[in-house]
Amino acid sequence: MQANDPIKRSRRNSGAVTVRDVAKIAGVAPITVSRAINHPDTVSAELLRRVQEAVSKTGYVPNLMAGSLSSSKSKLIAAVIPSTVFSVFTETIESLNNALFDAGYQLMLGQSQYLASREEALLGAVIGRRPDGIFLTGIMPASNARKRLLASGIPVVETWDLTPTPIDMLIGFSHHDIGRAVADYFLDKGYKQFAAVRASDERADRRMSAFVERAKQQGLAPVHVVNVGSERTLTRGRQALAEILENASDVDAVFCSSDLLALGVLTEARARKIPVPDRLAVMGFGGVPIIENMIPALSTVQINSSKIGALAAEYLIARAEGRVVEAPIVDVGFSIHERDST
Amino acid sequence: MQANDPIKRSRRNSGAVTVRDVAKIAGVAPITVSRAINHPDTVSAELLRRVQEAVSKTGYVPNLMAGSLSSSKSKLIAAVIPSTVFSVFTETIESLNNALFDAGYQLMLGQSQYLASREEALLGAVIGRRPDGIFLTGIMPASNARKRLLASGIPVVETWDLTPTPIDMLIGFSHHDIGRAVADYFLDKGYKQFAAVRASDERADRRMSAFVERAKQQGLAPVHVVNVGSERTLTRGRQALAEILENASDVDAVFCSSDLLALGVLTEARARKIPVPDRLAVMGFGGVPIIENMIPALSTVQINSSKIGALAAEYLIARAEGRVVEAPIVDVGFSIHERDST
DNA sequence: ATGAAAGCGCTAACAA
DNA sequence: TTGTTAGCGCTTTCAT
Repeated sequence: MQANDPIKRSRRNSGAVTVRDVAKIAGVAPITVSRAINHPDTVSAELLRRVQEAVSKTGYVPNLMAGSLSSSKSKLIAAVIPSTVFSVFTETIESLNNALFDAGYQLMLGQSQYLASREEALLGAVIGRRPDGIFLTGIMPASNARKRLLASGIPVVETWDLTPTPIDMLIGFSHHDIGRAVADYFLDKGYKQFAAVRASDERADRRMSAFVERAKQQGLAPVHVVNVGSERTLTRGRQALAEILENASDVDAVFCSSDLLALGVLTEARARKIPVPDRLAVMGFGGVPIIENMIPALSTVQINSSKIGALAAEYLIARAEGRVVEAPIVDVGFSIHERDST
Repeated sequence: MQANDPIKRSRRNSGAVTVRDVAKIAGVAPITVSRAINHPDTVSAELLRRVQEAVSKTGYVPNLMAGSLSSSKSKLIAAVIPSTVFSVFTETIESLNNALFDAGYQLMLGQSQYLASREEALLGAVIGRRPDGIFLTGIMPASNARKRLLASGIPVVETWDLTPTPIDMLIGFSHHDIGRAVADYFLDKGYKQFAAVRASDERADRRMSAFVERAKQQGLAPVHVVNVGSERTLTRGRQALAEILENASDVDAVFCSSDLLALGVLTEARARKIPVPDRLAVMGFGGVPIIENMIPALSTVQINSSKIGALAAEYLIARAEGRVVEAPIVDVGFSIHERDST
C-alpha cells in the first residue's frame, strides 16, 4: 500500500539481494554492477566506487549459478575418485583443489567407492552441473557413461593410467610396466619365490598380471596371489601374509597393490619375527608419505601423486578458458624407491 | 535457408539439448518433460513413455544449474575442511559424501589448508553457489565470514568442536575434556612426567592447554610441549620426541595432537630402543584405522569420524528439504582406546 | 564507458 | 493430468 510499492512481482523471488537491488542503490544499470564486479577495469573509477559501496552496504553475494547459466561458464571442476580414506589419491585431490582454488575454480567431489554402478549415476549428476572440466581417476572403458561424457563436450582428463584411446586428455603411467619392473627388481635382488597381495580393482589387476607373467617368463615358480577384495586395510594385509606363509612357506618377496596392504604385511612379518628384508622382501605401491620414515621404511613404487593433480588442474583450466593444451597425453612414470624392506 | 528454419534466435544458444528439444520430439510441453523427469508419478504412463524415449534418443541431460536457479534448490552441499591428506577428516568427508549421494546431493569440497585467509575467500565462493547446506570443520569464530554465513540463511553445521554459540547446527565434542581426560588417564597409569607434541591449530591448542593445566593441577612438573607448526608429518613426530628427550629426559608420557605425530613418536622410540609403554607412553588423537593393528598398536583418543559425517548429512538434508531438525546440537563424545602404547 | 533488451534452461504458479 | 505464462539472477549482444 506504500506509494512507492514496486511493480507487483506476480510470482516468485527468493528474497536475497540481487544485482538489481545493488544497481538501484548505486544509481546505475544492473549490467554496470556486473561489469564492476567481473571486469572492474572496464568501468570508470567513480562508478566502481559507488558500486562497491552499494555491494558492501547490502552484503551482496553474486549468484554464481545464475551467472553460469547466462555465461555458460561454471568455474566448477568435477572430480570422480574411488575413495579418500588413506588412499594414494588424496594427494592428487589436494593438489588439484589447491590449484583450482588459486585460479578461482571450485571442486565438486564424487566418490565412486570402486563401484561401477555408482560411477554411472555419479556421472549423470556431474554432467548435469555443466562443470567446465571433469577429472577422472582411471580411464573410462567403452560404456554408456563414456558416450555421455564424449557427447557432453566437457573437457575431461583421465588419470592414473594410460590408454591409446583416451576420451580427451590423459595423465598417467603404465601399470603393466610397474608389475614387470617390480618382478625384475626382486629378481635382481636375488629373491626367487614371489607372492602378491592385492585388492579388487582393475588397475591393481594389471600390475599384478604383469608381475605374475614376468616371474613366469623368468622361469620362477608360480606366484602365490591373495586377493583381499574390497578390504583395503592394514589388518587384511596382515592376514594375507599369514595365508601366504601357510600355503607357500618359501615365499621370499611380496608385492602389494597398496602401501597400506604392504604395511600390514610388514607388521605381520614383525609379529612373526621374520627378518625383513633378509628372509622376506616387501614392496608397496603409491608412496604415501608416512611409510618413508617408519621402521623398517617401506620400499614402494612411487607415484608423483601431487604432480598428477597439479597438471590436471593446469590442463583443465587451460581448456576451460579456451586455450589449447599442447601435449595433453602425459606419462608421469613411476620409480621404485628402495628402502629397508627390500 | 531451409524452409523450416526456426524462429531466428537473436542471440545465444549453447547448442546442447534442452527440455524444449525433448518436448518437441515427444510432442508435449516442456513442463511435462520436466515433470516426467522429476515427478514421474504425476504424469500419465503414456506420456512418461514418450518422454523417456525422447530423452534417450537425444541423450538429454538436464541442466541442473538452470533447474536450481528456477527452483532455488541446488541439491548441492558445500564442505570446508582443512586438509584431506592422512587426516582424521577423510572419514567424515567420506561418510558425508556417501550419505549425500544416496539422497541425490552433490558435494562441493573446499580445503582451507588451516589458513584463515583462505577460509574467508572460500566462503565467498561457497555462498555464491547457493548450496542447500554448508558443512564446516570446526566452529566459526566471530568474523566477517560468520556474518555473511548468517546472512545467507543457508543451513550450516559446524563440526568437530563444541560452542555455546553455534551459527546453526553443531556436531562435535569437547577438546578441553579430552586434554583433561588424557592427563587423568596417564596419571592413573602411574606416569609422572608429561610431554605434548602438537601442530598449530586452534583445537589442538585447547586439548593441549587442558592437558597441561590438569597436570599442573595435579601437582606434576610442567609439561614439555613441542609445537611442530604446520608440519603434520611422521618425521616431525620423530624429531619431536628427540627434542623432548634432549630437554627433558625423564618424560614418561607423551600426548600427541594427531595419530600421525604419535606414530612418529612411537617410531623414534623404537629407533632408540625405548621400551613402550614401560618407559614411555604414547597417546594419539583421532583414531585413524591404520593404528589399531600396528605393532605396537597405538592408544588414541578415538573420535567417531564417520558418525559426524553421517549425522551432518542427515541434518543438512532434512533442513534442505524444509524439515525441522529436533536436536541439532550434538556432543558425540570421545573415548580413550587403550592399546599397546600406554 | 554505459545502458536496454533479450535470453541462458529450467520450474513455480496459475489455468484449463 | 497437461499446458501457458512468467520469471529465477545473471550476462551477452547490440546500441548509444
